[in-house]
Amino acid sequence: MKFHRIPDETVRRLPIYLRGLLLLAEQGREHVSSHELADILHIKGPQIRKDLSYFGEFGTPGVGYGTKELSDCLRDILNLNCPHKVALVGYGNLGAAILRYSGFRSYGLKITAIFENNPRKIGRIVQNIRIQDVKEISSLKRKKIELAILAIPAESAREVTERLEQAGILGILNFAPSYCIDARSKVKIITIDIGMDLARLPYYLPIKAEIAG
Amino acid sequence: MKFHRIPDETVRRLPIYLRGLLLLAEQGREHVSSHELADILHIKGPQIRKDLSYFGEFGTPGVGYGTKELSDCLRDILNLNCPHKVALVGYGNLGAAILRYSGFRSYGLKITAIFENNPRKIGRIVQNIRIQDVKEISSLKRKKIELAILAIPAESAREVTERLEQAGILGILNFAPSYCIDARSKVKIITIDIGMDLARLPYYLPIKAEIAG
DNA sequence: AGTTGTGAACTTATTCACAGCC
DNA sequence: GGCTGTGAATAAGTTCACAACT
Repeated sequence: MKFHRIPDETVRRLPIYLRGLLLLAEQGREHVSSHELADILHIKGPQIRKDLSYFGEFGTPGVGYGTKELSDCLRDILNLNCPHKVALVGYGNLGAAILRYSGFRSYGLKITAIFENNPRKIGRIVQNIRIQDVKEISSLKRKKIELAILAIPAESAREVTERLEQAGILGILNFAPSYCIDARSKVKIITIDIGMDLARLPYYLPIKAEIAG
Repeated sequence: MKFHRIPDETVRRLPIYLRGLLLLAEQGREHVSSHELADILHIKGPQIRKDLSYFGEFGTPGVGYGTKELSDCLRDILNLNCPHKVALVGYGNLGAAILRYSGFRSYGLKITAIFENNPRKIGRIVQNIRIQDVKEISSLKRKKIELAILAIPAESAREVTERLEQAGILGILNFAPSYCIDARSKVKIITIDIGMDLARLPYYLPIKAEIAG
């Protein structure tokens, strides 16, 4: 295993591998080949092997990968072995949906703080968490929370991001449009832009209007 | 303008350009250069020019692009000029959040049908739409609805996708894990996997556990 | 026989540099 | 002077093919 810069796309796939392996391990499977994992996840076998090869040698020729062993290694690589507290900023429809979404938990990610602008929501307690004023974001520093989910309207995204950086947040999952965020930021920001994803779907519809050349 | 296969990444960026231009047009701007648009959207200028060049020549040297003209062209290219009806499948927390999300509307996309499994929700009326049983998905064919948003648990995703295909749906925005979906499908499927995106964020935290080689 | 790990070939995407136009 | 459109150069990512291992 020589040193290589690790492609972003590889990192993007690692959690997918992890989920597949956890699923298999749950079903009692002890080993899996790259080819079988490929079938399950709709990712090609050589791709999986190459991705893993950037981090080490985890398999046994002729046998495959130990489901338990490899998922442990992936958790190490992804830094998911220690549990992470996550702050949720914005408790509108989307924020509330995210709070109730259980998909994070198996990766050791837990929302433990919520912030809102709306005075009518501040002070309410949801899932045992007291909704705080966004002005109290600076308290995250004390609480050693490093990750945040941004589920707020475009207008306030820039200001809140700056507050989060001030408060020592190091990673943000952002649901606001990406142009709202300061590009010079040191913080790792992953943006999910639901509107943009839906807006490009009609492009692929078979009957398409021709565009004048 | 020679013929080129259009990169997927280019198509992914088109809606971003469109949004930027609509924003500028709203502010009364008549023209914009690729460089200025680049600054706003955090996408490089030459990238924007090349992306657009796959579809035609939309700008004026020395002047830039007409905000109104180019946004019209992009709407044509993306097939967003005629309004599209969208079916929402799954009215849980996420489904409800998506229904209330207004970001689609400016692109002519409107949710006009909702389907659910849960008998307690079927029959309820939300935003003037009557929630129907998923068994009635076949009715979409009559209604000429071609797009769907899938906001349901992993377990039922495969079955529902098959139903949607039967009903003539041609594009799906999918919030279930991608392995749940039949890879051989003819339908264009764009998957948003919130859990996986959050799970890769800790990888980028500066203090990382070393992995044994 | 079956499978991994990986260099090399290939494909896809981005960036540069500049001719040509306003 | 300022800007677009684009071929050529570069970079990034994927796939292949196969030696090495169990």
